[in-house]
Amino acid sequence: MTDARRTDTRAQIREVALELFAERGYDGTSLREIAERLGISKAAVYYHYKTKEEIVGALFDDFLAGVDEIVEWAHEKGPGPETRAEVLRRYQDLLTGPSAAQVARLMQEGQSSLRDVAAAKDMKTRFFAMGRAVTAPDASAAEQLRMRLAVIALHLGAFMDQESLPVSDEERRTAALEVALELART
Amino acid sequence: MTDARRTDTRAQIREVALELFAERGYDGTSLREIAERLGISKAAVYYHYKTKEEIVGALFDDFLAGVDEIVEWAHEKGPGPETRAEVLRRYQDLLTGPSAAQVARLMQEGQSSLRDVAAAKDMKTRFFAMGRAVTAPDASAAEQLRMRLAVIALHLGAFMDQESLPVSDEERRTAALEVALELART
DNA sequence: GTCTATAGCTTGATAGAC
DNA sequence: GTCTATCAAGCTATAGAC
Repeated sequence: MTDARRTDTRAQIREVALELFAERGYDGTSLREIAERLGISKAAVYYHYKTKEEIVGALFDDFLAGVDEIVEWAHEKGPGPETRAEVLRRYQDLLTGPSAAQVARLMQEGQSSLRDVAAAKDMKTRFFAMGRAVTAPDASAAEQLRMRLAVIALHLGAFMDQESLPVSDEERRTAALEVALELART
Repeated sequence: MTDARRTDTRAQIREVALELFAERGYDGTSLREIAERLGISKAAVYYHYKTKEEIVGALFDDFLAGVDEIVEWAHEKGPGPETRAEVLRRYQDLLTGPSAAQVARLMQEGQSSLRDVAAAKDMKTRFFAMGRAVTAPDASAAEQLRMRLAVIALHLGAFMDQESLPVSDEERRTAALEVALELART
């Protein structure tokens, strides 16, 4: 196959953009930086994506579809502790995907800089839906908060850095799931 | 007292800046917006604060001092579940201060946009210190993660919006402390 | 202490050649 | 598909009048 080296620019743009967005934030990353790191010009980037927002939108899309699957499953199963536990396990699987951890990082700390990015609003909606699907309609504030924290626990397990929690990636993920499941028990 | 209306510009700048930073992020807020909302010029803002970073630094200072007090107390007491619980109670008290919740919001989602703001690094250091002070040196990853999540729980209790958790402010704070203390128990 | 004016730079995005 | 050149708009920050 002559196209072993076939990594088209479009994909490379997404790759580099995600890396920079996760690291320096959406606002903190310019198209110039993305282009520079790829050794192409800004205009070349604009050939592949009409706007900066379209890039981040593309980044969210796969992840969004994954969350949707989980929410759908949860809806069929109905609320309860077992549903919560299984949702969290599946969500951690989703986070284990190649670039999902970086997407999670971008989401987690980007509520302000992504405030007028349409895809980010969609994401927020999905997480609401996930919360509602796994807790009873009359759930207490503490119950709802626990589920939300469980999700954050998994996020931290996925992207927290060595400095903040000096253990192996594997160990960190395991601990995150453990704590998340504790939170989902009640 | 003729100076009942004495709220000097410097303080007003801090007030408005915090409001906007918390709402739209640090990068997402320009000095023009701050000046405009105060009915003064950008140059007037620069008279009071040399740089934008100095403003956010001033915002962090009071809060930082509050955290320092807590860390110092925790250090004297030594690690353990009771220390963790009391630290969290004191931290929530700190968060109940007039503008502390907004500072917390700014910190929470600003790791990327504040990446080269010196005061933010100081803050991160303090939170590390707090974690180390309340958990044993050989604490498991899960234990460390629980303490970190407990702090986040209090943050969410302080600034989460009505839409995300539709209960009263009082109820939300109470629930947050409840969950935080659960996390600190083990 | 606040203003106007402006320097100097970066940004997101476009036009048009190759 | 990528380039150079350019745009208008926005930014932080400064100079100097009042």
